[in-house]
Amino acid sequence: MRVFLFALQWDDNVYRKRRAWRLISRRVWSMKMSKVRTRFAPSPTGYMHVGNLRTALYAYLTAKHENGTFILRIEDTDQGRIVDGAVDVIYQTLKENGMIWDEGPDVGGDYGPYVQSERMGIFKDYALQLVEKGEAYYCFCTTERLEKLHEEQRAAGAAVGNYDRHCRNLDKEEIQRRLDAGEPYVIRQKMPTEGTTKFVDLIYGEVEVKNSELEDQILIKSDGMPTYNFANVVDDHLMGITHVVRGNEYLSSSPKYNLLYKAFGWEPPVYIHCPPVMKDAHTKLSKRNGDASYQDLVAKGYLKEAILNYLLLLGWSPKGDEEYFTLDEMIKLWNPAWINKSPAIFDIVKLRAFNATYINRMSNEEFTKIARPYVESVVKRPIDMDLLCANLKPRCEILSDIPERVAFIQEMPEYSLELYRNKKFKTDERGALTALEKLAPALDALQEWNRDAIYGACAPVIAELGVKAGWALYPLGIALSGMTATPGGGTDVAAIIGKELTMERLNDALARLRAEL
RNA sequence: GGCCCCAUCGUUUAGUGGUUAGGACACAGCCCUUUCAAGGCUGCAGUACGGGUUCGAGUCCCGUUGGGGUCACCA
Repeated sequence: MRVFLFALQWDDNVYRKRRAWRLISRRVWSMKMSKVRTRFAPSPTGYMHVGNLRTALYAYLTAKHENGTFILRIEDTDQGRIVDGAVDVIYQTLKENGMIWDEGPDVGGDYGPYVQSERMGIFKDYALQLVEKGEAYYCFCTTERLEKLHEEQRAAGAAVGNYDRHCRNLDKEEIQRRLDAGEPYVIRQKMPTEGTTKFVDLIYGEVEVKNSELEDQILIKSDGMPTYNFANVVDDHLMGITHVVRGNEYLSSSPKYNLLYKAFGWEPPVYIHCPPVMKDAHTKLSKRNGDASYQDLVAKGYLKEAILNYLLLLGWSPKGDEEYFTLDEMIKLWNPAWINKSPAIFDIVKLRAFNATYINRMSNEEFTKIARPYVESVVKRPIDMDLLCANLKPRCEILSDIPERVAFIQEMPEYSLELYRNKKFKTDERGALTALEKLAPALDALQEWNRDAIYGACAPVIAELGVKAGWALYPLGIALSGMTATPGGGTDVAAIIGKELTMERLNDALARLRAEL
């Protein structure tokens, strides 16, 4: 009953809209009230795609919203792509984002092993079971014959790749004879040839294909190893996965998966296919195209919380207008039925905005802690780090913005006197000269050197000149930084860089103005 | 090419037959102000197209167009 209730809560309205509600609820009913178990099954390639991370998040949330179990399974059977330390990247990424798995290679569990390469021995027996049930068969066709077949198909303009089911009805004696003779073989699934197969996806609803479209797919390769599709189904079943969360590139092969479950007599999982994360309208986001991975984004100064939060909303949306969530809030709110159907373009500009907000919401202390290394990478002088960081916080969107914003502290940049011209304050080089000439002695006389004291020293000068504060303080900022955008106003900059450097730069600026005007 | 899937502002999304089509980011402007920001307010901007069904369609149906995915002894 509980399961049924959460199904309603998840989907309620969506059911009707998709016209699949009956099927889904029947499916959920027949889950026998089992605890929700989801898995994230990445291959260890050495980095984490943002799309992968999002899939992991969705799988994690789907389990945790129901107090279920989140499982990590490493799919390391991709021959070419094994990278040292790659598994650690997966562990690290998941961990630092708080997505703690309940079962996995390192923590174990009752359904191990959780590394696919260690499971290779178990699949053939399952395939043989299918052969015995008449759901699969031995195929002795050679690669040469298949190639020839494909060539003929090409020549005839037909669909290439469809196996002609040559070995589908070999008689028992012949099979035994060829097996005994040690002929190499594969095991193929016996697909239905007529009718249709449908399955229900939680996101896409009912998906139906004609069985005539389905090939007698290979389950066990001639080296005795399972194909990915077969291993996946068996693993998911053996591990008790109730909800399969994966990319929608699997959508069109899901009927085949379902037929496999059916052939075994197993209960299929709830399918949750997620739309792809795109780089632009035409291409998927991928490391191969040089697109940023999660690691790259972190290295560029994006906060992991901001990345995760942004990813949550890329293809999923909650009911209200709130966009900022902690992981715990995500878990409470999560409803997989609210995942979108259409592809979403990864927008770095919006991520930057999220990042800026996350930075802005930090305490000054927290921010100073993470910003300090970026500051110190370019600034080697003694400065008021706390004041600098307090001013930097609302002014930087990503951490890697910091060096260019503070580089002027270490070394005055080349700058044009035109910077002193400002429409808003109705000032120019001459005005700047006037202001700075008055400001310099006032500052020089100052004993105490902090933001308030500095402003206190400037205020009488401003009053005396009868101008707006900015008229005098804007030029001060330019004189001290050579830039129009600085971490704080003129008095902030002075306080940050200290009296000695302030006076030095002020005098340099005065000398230059006098010389060039 | 066959098959599957998708389609609301530039981007991300809300929308479950009756809404002035809402939010966020971006952009523009204004306010505040000790530069630049941050913050506050306002504005700009969208239902791909064509047919139906209906008193009424962003919402349902069909088609067109556009896009994505998939068709291996890869995973």
